[in-house]
Amino acid sequence: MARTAGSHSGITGPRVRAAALKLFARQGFAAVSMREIARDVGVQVGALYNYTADKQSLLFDLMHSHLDELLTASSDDPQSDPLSRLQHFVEFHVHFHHDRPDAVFIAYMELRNLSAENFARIEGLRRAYEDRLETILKAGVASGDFVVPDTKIAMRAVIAMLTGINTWFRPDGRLSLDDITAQYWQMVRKAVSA
Amino acid sequence: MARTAGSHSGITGPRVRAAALKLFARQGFAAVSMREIARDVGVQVGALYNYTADKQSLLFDLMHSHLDELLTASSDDPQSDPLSRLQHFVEFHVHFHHDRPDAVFIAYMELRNLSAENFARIEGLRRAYEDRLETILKAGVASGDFVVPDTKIAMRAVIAMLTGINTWFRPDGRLSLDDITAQYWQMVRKAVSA
DNA sequence: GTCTATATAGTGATAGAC
DNA sequence: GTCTATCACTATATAGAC
Repeated sequence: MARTAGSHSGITGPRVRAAALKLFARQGFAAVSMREIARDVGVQVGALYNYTADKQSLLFDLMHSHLDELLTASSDDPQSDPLSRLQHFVEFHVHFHHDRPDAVFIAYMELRNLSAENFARIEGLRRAYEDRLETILKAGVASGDFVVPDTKIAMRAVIAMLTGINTWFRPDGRLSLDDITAQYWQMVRKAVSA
Repeated sequence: MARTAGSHSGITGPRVRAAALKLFARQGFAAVSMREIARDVGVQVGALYNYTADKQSLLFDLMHSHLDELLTASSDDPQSDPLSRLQHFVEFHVHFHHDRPDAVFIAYMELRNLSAENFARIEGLRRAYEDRLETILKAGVASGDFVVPDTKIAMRAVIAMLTGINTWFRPDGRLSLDDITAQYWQMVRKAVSA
């Protein structure tokens, strides 16, 4: 099992992505240099270009795989009643976002560092996710379970409210994530009810 | 009214701040160079340092005056009933933030580019604003008008929901700001009611 | 696959002339 | 108050050795 000269590991690629994720989230895309990522991984800067065409592709890949994962992980059962579907969405959203704060942060904050084409792809994926919530809200309005004048507005309000948890939640805080999720669910439920 | 040699205008200071506000919001603090700000103002880079000690002070000043203005502009009448006070807060918040999207964006996105000391000052001002909303919620809980298990959680949910409007609102969109404000107010009202 | 070395350009900030 | 010139660094990305 021969190795080429400088190959010290078969997992440099994932480590590059992990380092970039951490550093972009902590300092912002523009404030992180390729040298800094290389130092974090433990290689020289030239080696990074075996794993990414350039710095912006690295950012795009991180955002893209985050949103891919979000769409894959989220589920909805159109046969259930709208209230149960909405509760499931709320609980899923909070926990999924809680589990990957760095990716969430980057996906919201670094959109302007994408090229126009990459931006359009990311926005398309985000819209697909948001559509799932709006579909639930529409079903609830149709069935009479929910009362909202505009499902798109309500969808945005709910998403912003839930995602905002990531900006202040601390695991050693006063309330557990489950307590917080329960309170948010009650607020969402009341906000869209009659 | 003599002028010193290169003085072409008495309002360079405000123009530096306006250019920095616009560029920081559009590209991010780290991605904007002092040369770029100077070009936007129409001076050479050296001249900027007559108006700011360094780049970070410029950012801090923008955030600080934004939050100062926010605290000055917001008002609350403790004699009114909690529901009216909450409605007033919601309408004020939405309109104030709508009117200055660049400053709002910077105040949320560029916190990590502040020194520890500057960060603490900005966070203190933000907390003071948030306390005003929490005070209203507490009054409503005490009077029985509102039912929320935790006023701090509810406060954060309301702030995130309202501030989120800035991320998607477009003046040429489907709904007017007043329509949107009315819908958000109904959702907030229901979310904190019994 | 990783290294070193380098090309080319840009960075924040300052000094001193006017 | 603004200019020009400059210092000392840092940036992304690539070439070619191993």
